Amino acid sequence: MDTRTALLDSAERAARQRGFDAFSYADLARDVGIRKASIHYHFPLKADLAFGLIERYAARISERRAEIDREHQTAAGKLGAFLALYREALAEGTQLCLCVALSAGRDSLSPPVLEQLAEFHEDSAAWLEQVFTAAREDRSVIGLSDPQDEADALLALVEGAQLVARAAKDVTLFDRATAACRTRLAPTQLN
Amino acid sequence: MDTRTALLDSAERAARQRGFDAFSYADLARDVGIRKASIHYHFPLKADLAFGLIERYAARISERRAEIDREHQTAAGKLGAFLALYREALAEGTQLCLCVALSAGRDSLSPPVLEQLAEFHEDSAAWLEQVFTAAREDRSVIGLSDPQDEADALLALVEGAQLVARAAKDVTLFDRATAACRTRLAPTQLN
DNA sequence: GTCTATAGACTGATAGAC
DNA sequence: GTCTATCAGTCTATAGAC
Repeated sequence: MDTRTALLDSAERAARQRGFDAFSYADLARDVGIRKASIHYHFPLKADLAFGLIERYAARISERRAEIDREHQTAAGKLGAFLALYREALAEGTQLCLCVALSAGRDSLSPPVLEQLAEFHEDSAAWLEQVFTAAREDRSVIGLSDPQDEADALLALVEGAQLVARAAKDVTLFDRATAACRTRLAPTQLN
Repeated sequence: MDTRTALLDSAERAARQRGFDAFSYADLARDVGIRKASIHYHFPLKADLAFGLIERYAARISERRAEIDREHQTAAGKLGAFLALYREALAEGTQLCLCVALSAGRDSLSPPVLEQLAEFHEDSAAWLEQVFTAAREDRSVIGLSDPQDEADALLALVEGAQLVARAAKDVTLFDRATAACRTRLAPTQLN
């Protein structure tokens, strides 16, 4: 595999497990099997690494959302898949999604990275709002309120659920925290 | 004021704004107006400082919950006050509550601190579960599902809402994320 | 592209005077 | 209790050989 990709993979794992500031080039070097000075060839500054991380992540998730749109017709189906995406990112309760991980330690991030992070967040919220708006039509979600409020609430819920589940090292906390939400989705559209 | 208290105040502010690992004894010393070596007299290890922080915080919040129980009779009133507590902790979108802040960087915390943090979280969940159970009787909250699920969901929601609101430096995101939740509370009991 | 070697800054923590 | 002085360890980042 490409060294750059190996570095991104290792850095993403570390950032999601322990935080972006909690791993060093020394950790990365050990993990990938090169010397730490060599990392600077691929990512001169650690800020470049952060940017590479969020850039790749945003592209990946954007693709996943398109996939969900293709595979699910109803709003309930899409929301179920969205929840599954965040649940899946938790692994066995050891990792946050990159977005939550970077948001948590945002004080040390460079402006371009913060910008990308904000943009990613807005994209997620906009997509969800659109899904909730569609839910008004297809009636696949019960108890609907304002689509924008619903979108912000669901995003906060999954991010918070990841946080508490990892804190307790217990994935089932994520499931309990999202249980009431899932019962609002029309049962035939859960997958 | 007591030096120890001044140190705890400064450390709490820093931890909630930037994370526990993102401030140093040097920062604290500058802020409080003593030399950094002197801090070690009050908190020999930084782990001792973390413990002092969470200990004081747990006691404070426990007292606040008792206050809420005294001042509000209905479940809806208590939940509204609970939401206000987390909203208030956000300040102007610059600070997380200490619980979220420490949870986010939990990898560097000592076992005793992790234990206290877990205990605090369980206490919060237990209190909420009790309130949601009471809501079944007084019917002040609409659309109730399982009390434990509701408790876990609300805790995840407020923690996630804090995270996204601070990330965007926009307190109103917290309000939007919790709007749908607030409409479930009987309107006469909002305060 | 990867290496050795090193710079320069900062970290938490300690010893010992006052 | 607070100070000065210092330690050993870490961090990101750079210079320059191969």
